[in-house]
Amino acid sequence: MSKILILDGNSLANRAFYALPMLTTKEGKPTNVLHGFMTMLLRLLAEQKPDYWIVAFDKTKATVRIEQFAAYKGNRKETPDALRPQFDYLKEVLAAFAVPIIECAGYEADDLIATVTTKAEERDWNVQIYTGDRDALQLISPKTTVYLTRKGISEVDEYNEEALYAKYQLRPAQIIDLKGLMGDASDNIPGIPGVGEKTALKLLGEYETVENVLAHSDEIKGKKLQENIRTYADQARLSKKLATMLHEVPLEMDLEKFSYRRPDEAEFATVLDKYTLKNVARIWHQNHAENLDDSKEASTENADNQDNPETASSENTNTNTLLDGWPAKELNSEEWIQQLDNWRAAKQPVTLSYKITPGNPHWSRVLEWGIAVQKNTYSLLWAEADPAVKRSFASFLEDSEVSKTVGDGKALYSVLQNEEMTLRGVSLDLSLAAYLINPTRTKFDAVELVREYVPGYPDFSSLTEEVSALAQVADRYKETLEELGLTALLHQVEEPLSFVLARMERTGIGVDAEQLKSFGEGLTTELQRLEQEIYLLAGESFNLNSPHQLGHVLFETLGLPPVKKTKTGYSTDAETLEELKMSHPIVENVLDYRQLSKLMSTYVNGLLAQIKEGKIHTTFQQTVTATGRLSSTEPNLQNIPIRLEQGRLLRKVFQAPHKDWVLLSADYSQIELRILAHYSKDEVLSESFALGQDVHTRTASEVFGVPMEEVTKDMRRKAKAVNFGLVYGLTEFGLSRDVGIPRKEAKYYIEKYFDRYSGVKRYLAEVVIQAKEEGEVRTLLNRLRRIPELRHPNRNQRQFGERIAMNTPIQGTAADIMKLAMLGVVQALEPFQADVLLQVHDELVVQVAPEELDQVAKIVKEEMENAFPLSVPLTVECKTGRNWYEMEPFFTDK
DNA sequence: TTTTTCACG
DNA sequence: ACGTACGTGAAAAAT
Repeated sequence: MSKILILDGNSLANRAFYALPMLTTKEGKPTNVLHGFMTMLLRLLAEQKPDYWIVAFDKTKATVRIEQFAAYKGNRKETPDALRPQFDYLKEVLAAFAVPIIECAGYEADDLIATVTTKAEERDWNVQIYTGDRDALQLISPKTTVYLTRKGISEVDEYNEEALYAKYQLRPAQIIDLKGLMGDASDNIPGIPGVGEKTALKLLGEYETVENVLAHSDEIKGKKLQENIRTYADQARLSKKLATMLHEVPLEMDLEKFSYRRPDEAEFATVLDKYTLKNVARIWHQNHAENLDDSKEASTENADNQDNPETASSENTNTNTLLDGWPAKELNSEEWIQQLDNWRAAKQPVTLSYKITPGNPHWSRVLEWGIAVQKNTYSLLWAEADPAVKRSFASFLEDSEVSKTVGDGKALYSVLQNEEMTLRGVSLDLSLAAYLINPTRTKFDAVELVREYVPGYPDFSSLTEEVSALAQVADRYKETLEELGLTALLHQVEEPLSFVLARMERTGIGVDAEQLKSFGEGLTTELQRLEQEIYLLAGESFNLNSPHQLGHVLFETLGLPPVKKTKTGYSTDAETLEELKMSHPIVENVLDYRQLSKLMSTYVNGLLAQIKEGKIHTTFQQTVTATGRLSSTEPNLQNIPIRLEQGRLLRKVFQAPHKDWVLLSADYSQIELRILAHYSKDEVLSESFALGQDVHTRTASEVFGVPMEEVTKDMRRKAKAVNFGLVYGLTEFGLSRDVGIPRKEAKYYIEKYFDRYSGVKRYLAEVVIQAKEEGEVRTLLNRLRRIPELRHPNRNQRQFGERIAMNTPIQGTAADIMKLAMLGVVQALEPFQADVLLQVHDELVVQVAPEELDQVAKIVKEEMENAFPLSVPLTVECKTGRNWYEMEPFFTDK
């Protein structure tokens, strides 16, 4: 059976353009699309060895569809200047490479692709379509597979009928129904208002087609939804039609012209040179180096290309990225015990996976273990396992001599604590590895971890398949970590910290439920009073919690002047309301109501729901933030009120979980500005810290040109705002808004600041330049964050990238230092009656037996201050009290 | 699910 | 002319 590859030229070129950095020839011609497209093309050639191939392009004339619907693609953006000429360059390169292209005035690439697919299927060929456009999924059939690009173009997801069904529960023909219902903003296909992907899939799951959904609109639940479906029925039918690819483009095409031909070397070399596509040339030559010297290729190939005609591609040096199937062995109880003993004796490295009861791992139980050892896998059903096997397995897990690769060590350790077991010897935590490699990724489940290195959707039908896949990608993670210089950070900081965090979570923090309830009762009374007052002043009652309804009352009924708009209507946030305070007495009441209702819903009710046996156990997320900070969820204990007194009172309910122990809080003073001083080596800023001055007062003194004794409160307030802004990537707008001063004045302060702190100015400029060159920034511990925004065609995005470049090394280094400090503190406190309970970015909360407070405070302070020496001193302030509200300064003597 | 708002460092 | 300070998580409404 012959194989044809169909590439969507426009879609892939667009993807390549936005995915890759701006590359140019020495004359300045943009070439990033050429690089991206040709690299992909050569890879497909080597891996797929097509018999036929074709690249389809749109022709820029009016298309047939515009006649159907005037707005179609109406809001599509103008092609960027750097992209437009590359289409012609690309066609030139393709011609030199003997790759056939098709285009047809009045039709889109989509329609050409559909037409070629139909003809190829008639000949019983195998069809592979490569595009970034999900519309193409409608072409899937037993003979046709669609490959969608994923983040950039270097990786694709394979969709056949099964994969499509697994992901969307749709048949290929239903893709157009999906578009008909949900529309497509990028093509200005309207669909039905209020129907997004979720709703559309639900409807199609029940009614199969657009027509059938419309016919049964009276059965559909949801008043608004039903109404919209009726109102926009015609629009849905039209949208479906627009999404349908045309299979009958009136174009003579002889499929034989699409056959693969080896290019003329000289012609190809000339054009590669013309556009300085060195990398493409290198790949070409590498793939076509004589196969004499590649002796390392010995993979268990299961591809079905026996009847491949002679193609130009020889065996390439790529390693096979497909997963090997490792056998799953069955063991009885005796064999398990024996096997576990053997592995321990041989110190055999293993990969572990597990299935647990659903929900928060804090309370979950283990259902099954999956273990991979030396290309074999084993499954252990935990509930029905023999007690002797369980004991043996527990010893195996806690044997630190046995190296373990795991998907998520913290969650595993958490669950194990429910089983009275522990975990030692974790030598690779794949989630943490993946996080360090890309701290902005969001998914860390096994499928996603494997997918990083295995194209397509790995589909694990058993735990043993999952664990074998994890084991097989582990080495790839190690290589990448090495390449990026992240190995030490992983093994010396993140992995050990994960166990510290798991223990903190398990210890929990004490919360007095009764006190919290009575606090809530007080709030309820006050909230009811405010609510009545507001309705009286408004002359009507409404849902005060609805920004929409509140906006209506304030700006329509009462006629207050609108200040700011959101994309859906009037803005009613605190900043807006502050400005309106003078206009109407209702505004102040609304502000008070907002503040109290926040306390009531998020804190009183939210926390009450989380109390278990007098304690709250948060989850610290270690793979969430882009900068390396931790985050805290279910509940978030890193945003307990403190700034306003009414909220701060809430802290009274937090106490040491251990009876009669007290809380100790230790927080870094100005850690981010100290890091800025360290990085910038600025003389004034460094001196300020070396002398132990109040840094905001010193800044005010410099900016306003007065001695420190003459700095007023207002000057200090403004200088403090400048210092805050610096860390975020100072802007005039931000400073003026925060301090409530005109832009002009903000600009003046910034200029003055940079006059006096020229080292800071130089550093911030340099960090941006370097970030632009390298596309990434690093922290002091080498933590990495890539900043693709710096190369984004949109200027706002680029400026956002610049602020990230200024902020991340600072915020991230602060996070690094705190993590090191936590490891030091926990280790140093081992002999004491004390536990670390919480981390709030620059603060640690510890519980301690009162008689050991002196010693413990001293240790915590010293460990934190000396966690990582900077060119300026780090200082830590300790406070102590019976709860998190009544904290009094605590001085340790040296 | 998305939007708005607001709590923290 | 536009849309801006950096990093988070949760609740409620509207869809």
